[in-house]
This record gives sequence, C-alpha cells and structure tokens, in this order.
Amino acid sequence: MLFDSTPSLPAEDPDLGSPRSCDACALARACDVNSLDLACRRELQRLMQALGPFARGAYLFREGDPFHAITAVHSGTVKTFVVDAAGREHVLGFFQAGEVIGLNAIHAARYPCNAMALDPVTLCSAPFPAVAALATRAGDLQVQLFRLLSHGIRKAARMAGDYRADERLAAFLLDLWQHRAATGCGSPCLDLVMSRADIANYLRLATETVSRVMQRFQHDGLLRVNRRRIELLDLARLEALAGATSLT
Amino acid sequence: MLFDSTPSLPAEDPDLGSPRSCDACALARACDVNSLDLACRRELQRLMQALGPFARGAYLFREGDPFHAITAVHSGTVKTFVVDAAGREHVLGFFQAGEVIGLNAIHAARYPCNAMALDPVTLCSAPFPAVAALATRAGDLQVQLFRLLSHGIRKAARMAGDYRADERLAAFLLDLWQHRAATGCGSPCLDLVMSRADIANYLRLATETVSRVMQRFQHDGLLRVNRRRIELLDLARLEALAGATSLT
DNA sequence: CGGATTGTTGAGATGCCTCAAGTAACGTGG
DNA sequence: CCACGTTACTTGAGGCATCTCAACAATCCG
Repeated sequence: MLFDSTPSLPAEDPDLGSPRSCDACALARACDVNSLDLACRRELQRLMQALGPFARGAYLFREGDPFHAITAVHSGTVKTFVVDAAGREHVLGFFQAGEVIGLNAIHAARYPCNAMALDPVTLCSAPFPAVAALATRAGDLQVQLFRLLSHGIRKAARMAGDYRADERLAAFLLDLWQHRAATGCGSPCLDLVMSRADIANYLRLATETVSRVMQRFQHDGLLRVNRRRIELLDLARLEALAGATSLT
Repeated sequence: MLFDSTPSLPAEDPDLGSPRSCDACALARACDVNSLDLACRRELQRLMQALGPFARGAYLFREGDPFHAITAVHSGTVKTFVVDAAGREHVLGFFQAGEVIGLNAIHAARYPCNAMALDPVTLCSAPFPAVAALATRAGDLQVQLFRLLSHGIRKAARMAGDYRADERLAAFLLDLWQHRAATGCGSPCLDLVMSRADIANYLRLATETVSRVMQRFQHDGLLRVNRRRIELLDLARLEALAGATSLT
C-alpha cells in the first residue's frame, strides 16, 4: 500500500507532497471539469499527494495490503495482476496517466491484486476517507466517483467477453492508441511498455500467440511491428476487428 | 429502463409502491446493517419502489435505455447481456435476490447491456439522484455504495481471468450454491434457472461443452446432474477446482 | 564481450468448438 | 388427458484456434 513504509515501497525518495501538474489526472479532472465549487477544488488539491518516481518493476502495492488512498497514475504505466493458486499470472489491467488504480480495493479495504510499475511511474494519491468526506459536501465529486467506479465495471466486463485472439489484440492496441490520442500525441506509433508475456496474460493468450497474431497483422498490412515498436497502418480495419468488443 | 412506460416494460401491473420486505435486499442491508441514522434509513425506505413481477423472458431494460434508478433484485433471477456486432450473445452476469443490477450504467447514464428476467422477478428500485443526494447526507450509505461498485469491479475482473472450462464451471456452480447457502437453504441441490446456452455464454463456452463438463463432473462423483437439477456431492473437490479463480 | 532476457518461428498436441443426430422435457391445442 | 411440435439437453465425430514444447534470433545490460 501507499502510505506506510512497508517493504513494498522502494526506497527511492517518494518525493512526498511536492506540488505537481495534475492536468492529466482523472481525479483532478473529476474536480475541475465538473464545476465543483472552488473551495472543494482547493480542498481536493490539498489532499493530493505526489508519490514516486517508482522504478520499473517496483511494486506499488501487493495483494492483501490495506487500502487507504485513492491513487491515480500521473506518469508511466502500471500493471495490476494476481497470481492464482496454480501459479499463473492474470493481468487485470494496464493503467496510464490519468487512470485510477486499485478501485477494486474499496470493497474489502484491501487490495485484491498486485500493482507493478512497468516503467518509471509517478502517482497522485489522496486518502480515501478524506475524499469520501469531501464528496459528502461536493455532490459533483461524489457523482464523479460513482461514474469512475461504474466505468471500471464496464471495462472489466468487456475483458470478460468471449472474443477471438485477433479481436482482443486489435482492441488492446486501439485502446492504447486512443489513450495516446486523447492525451496529445496523434502519431500512429506505439511504444509498448509491457512485454509480450504481460499482453498475453492480459488477453488470455500464450505469448507465442501474441507474437504470431501481430506478425499476421503485419503481413495483412494492419500495422508494422518491431519488438515493442508498433506502427498502426490501418486503423479502420483494426477498428473493424475490435468493433465486436465494444459493449455499446 | 425502469421508470417510463416504454415497450421494454411488460404490461403486467408493476404493482408500484407496495411495501415489501427488503431483508434480502443489498441496498436495504447497506442501510440497516451499517448504523445509518434512523432518518436516513426511513428516507431510503421511502425512496424504494417495488417493481414487478416481471414474467420469464421479459426485458427489465435494454441496451441504450437511459439510467435513472438504482435497482436490486428482490426475488427471481436476472440475466444481463450484450449482443455484439457479430450477433454473439455475451452474458455479463446472473443476479439473484439482494444483488444490484445495472451499476455499469451510471457512467454514461445509459444501460450498456440488456437485462432479462429468467423466472418471475420482482425488483426494488430507487431514483439514483435521490439516492446520491441521500448519500451526501449519510456517509455510511455513500461508503456502502462505493463498496458495492468496487465489488462489481472485482466480480467482473474475476470473470475476465484465464481459467479452464472445468474451473469456471465449478466456480459458477459454487457461486450459485453459496448465494443459496447465504440466504437460507443449505441443501446441496441447485435448480438452475438459466439454460445451458446462458451458462455457456457466461462462461465463454459452447453449450455442448457445458453439457460435457457437467457429465464429466457427474462421472467423477463431483455432482449429480439431471437437466437443470444439480446435486453437489463433493464440495471440497469442486472448491479445489474453482479455487484457482478466487482472486484473494 | 558474454550471459540473460525477450521475442520469433516451427512442429505437434489439445481443449474446446462446430456440425449433426438423437433424446428427453415442455407447452399448446384439441 | 393425449398428440404433437418445439425447445432444451445430450452425445458423437471431426476440425480449428490456440497452447505447449523447443529452437533460434535479437536485444539488453552488466
């Protein structure tokens, strides 16, 4: 978890409390965009703590850690995952700048999964009870939190759907691309930060299958692939493939 | 959706407003169990509307319908599902007494899926804005709603995991059994209310595979199966199979 | 430079699917 | 209450998508 100095936390000067631009942060957006009154916006800003940077491979929290704070990714990419009884790793999601991690921990007040930095990661975090209390006074913030959680259900349910390897991989790549497009860069080049194994565990595939489907995509002119550098060449056809998974 | 008289609503006298025992209702539990102050509890009770009964096969809401009200199943079983671009049905979940449906609709204020009664269903429903407003005054209710949504994320993520057919089927049967055990009846007999096709679409299997795995379970002494009547014979081994899917 | 990690590619195995047929339960109308 | 058509479930045979195992290639990193 994030607020105790457990072994989970790497000893890299978390840089607590330093002010930081939160333009890309979902929580801040929840605050700014929705015309919260100024006092509440200030209060939310005051609750926010900057955490990190965490190095590639560092655990942000581990399964079973107590949950205290709502946390958003400020920069970098986070992978959340569980390891089941048989030792298989299941990746629950990849989270980039502006996305909130660990929402599944509210229920039991413990994280039901691990979170790991895939590259240097910085976080914005605010104590959950304080945010909830603030949401009590600021109805807009409360609704925004409800919407955030509701969206989390939809995203997870989408992953649970029964789609083929190429549909899931296309949807995955487009999701990454759309996130980048939404946060500035419109280039069709993706630099994946996760390994083939991570992608495979996320999409319920073998790593070899991820490789093969990507090569097939390349052969079909959908994209160009070189290790972790992906250039999307035919968004329309990728969208047609991924389209099935849309859920409205 | 639930509060307009759209074609979705069957014309079977929804019995609006009749008082009803809500002992099994998650929303009421959220209220009663957590020491909400009495005024808020009364208010929540006042907001609650009894809906139904809905006949087997009736749509409770359809994809795209506007979302207005938080709704819990009071009796019966509800299936939520989407139909993708290729015409395949994906079952998102089965919801029994005390479970809240349509939480994934808060985000966009529209239902992203369909809901159908699998047997005679009655519902308890309360306007979402009113509940949210009440949660603003009653912090316990607010936290309970956060927890409810958070739990929804966990449940959905669990379904997204990569498990084998027998693991998923075992987990499915145990989930049903545990719900029954939690709400009274401790008999090891289940009467499935959903078809093999529904189960298959939920577990990402073919109906034939559901049949075959059940027969194999029977052959291995895990259970006895006759059409929709399932008698669980070896909970320990079923749990061992399902155990992998636990997510903490 | 050399070992470790990661990604690609091939060959064969397999879990689950598809297609097809058969059987049992259900509902409906007579 | 029975005859019938319909739907739901089961069972078998064969096929396909994906997995596993194995080797190799490329990159990373000390």
